[in-house]
Amino acid sequence: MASSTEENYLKSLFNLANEQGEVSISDLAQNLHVSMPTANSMVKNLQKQGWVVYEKYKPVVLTKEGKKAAALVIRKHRLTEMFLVKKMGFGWEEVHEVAEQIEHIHAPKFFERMDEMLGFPTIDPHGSPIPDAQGRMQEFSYQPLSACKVDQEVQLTALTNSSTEFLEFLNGRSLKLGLHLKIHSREAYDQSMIISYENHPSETLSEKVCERLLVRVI
Amino acid sequence: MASSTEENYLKSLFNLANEQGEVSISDLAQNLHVSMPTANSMVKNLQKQGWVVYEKYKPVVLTKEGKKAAALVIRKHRLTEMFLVKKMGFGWEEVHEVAEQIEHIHAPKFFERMDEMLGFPTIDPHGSPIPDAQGRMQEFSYQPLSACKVDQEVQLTALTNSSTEFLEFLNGRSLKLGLHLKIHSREAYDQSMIISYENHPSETLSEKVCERLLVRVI
DNA sequence: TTACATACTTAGATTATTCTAACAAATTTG
DNA sequence: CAAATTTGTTAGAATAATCTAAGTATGTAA
Repeated sequence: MASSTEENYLKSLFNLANEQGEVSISDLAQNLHVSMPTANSMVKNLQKQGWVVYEKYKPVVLTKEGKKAAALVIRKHRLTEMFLVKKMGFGWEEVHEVAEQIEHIHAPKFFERMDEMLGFPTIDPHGSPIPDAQGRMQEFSYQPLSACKVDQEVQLTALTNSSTEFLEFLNGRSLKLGLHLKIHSREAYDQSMIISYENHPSETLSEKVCERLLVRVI
Repeated sequence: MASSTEENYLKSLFNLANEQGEVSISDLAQNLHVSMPTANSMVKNLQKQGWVVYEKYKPVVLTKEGKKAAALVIRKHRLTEMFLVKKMGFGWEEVHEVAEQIEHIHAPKFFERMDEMLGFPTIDPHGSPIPDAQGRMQEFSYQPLSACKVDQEVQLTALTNSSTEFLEFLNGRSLKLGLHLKIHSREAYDQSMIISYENHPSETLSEKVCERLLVRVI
């Protein structure tokens, strides 16, 4: 069974591979805030346990078992986030730190009960998919708001970043998942966009923000 | 801030002191399933941090700060047990292992919300008191069933042991907290007792069991 | 294609938590 | 009280996870 530390490495490898394709030792080290030698030796350890394949100076690749183990940790994290929001009254900006800890609890029934109580959710409070109990994660094909055209109407469905700061920024503008957004214009100079939704007739969003908002065209 | 390991030592010291008065290194080692040298060196470490006072060959004594820290861990443990039983449908025999893990989570709001959702409970599912947010734990004066007299009527209010095996034994006889028990007789030879309650007109309980059932005379 | 920068590895050390072996103090018992 | 037993300590080592320093491989760029 993976230690909490090993689970964190597996999770990072899984997420980085999804975001970027190949994962280098330095990507991994940066992502986990550890030094490269630390990441290097942990990768060797993960390889001994059959969770990754690794050759010197090559990218780190998760094995099938490694992917499943990682997905099951991510499942626990996202179920926990959903539970905290839906059943315990947390805001979506408050759940990450707690879930980072609870994801390492070894108690199948605890997470099964969360799952049941939540009605077997498929996405977490930030729109990210929750892997199933077999570690299978469905792919959604959302596009960033930044890739949309002026005059399109879209629905906000997920985020690529769930940092507290970003979520508080969104809270400040009452931006929530499910909202219908209308794109009014895009500034050619800095790629900022002016959109409207609900009681907000005109909000300007920077490119940085638009890249982090994932939408589905209606 | 105490590590999970340190928290476990504090908790053991607190519980052992309540049960037995003085706590020796070997008591502590036995309780935590570690060797005496391990307990010895951890006690020195706890002393350096101001949680215990210790002199060679003398009993280990928690300081005021140590007691508070321990009580707050126990608070997290017992709130969690109550939450699992009352809000997540766990049986009282299933909660200990999960709570042993969750008690080490650092997330004040998580436990505050549990407390609120439970209506600020003062006892856990096994009748043990839940320390308050300042680490104060009220003392109840229950007596073991084994100390009661024949023909007395008592109410089952707590347990001195919450092992899965004992709880399953109680489940098998529908023994729950709050039940009114009538004591019919005591066998002089082995101190076993015959009692009745609810739909159970006659149950024989061994001395071992009677010592673990805490009751209040009605 | 040599040279530089970046990425990676190795070596060696540190901290937390644990162990066993060996010895010492304290307590119990004949 | 002396011997035996129990309890506790010290010393030394192991493992997991981390670091810094120093050297090596890879890839880019002049």
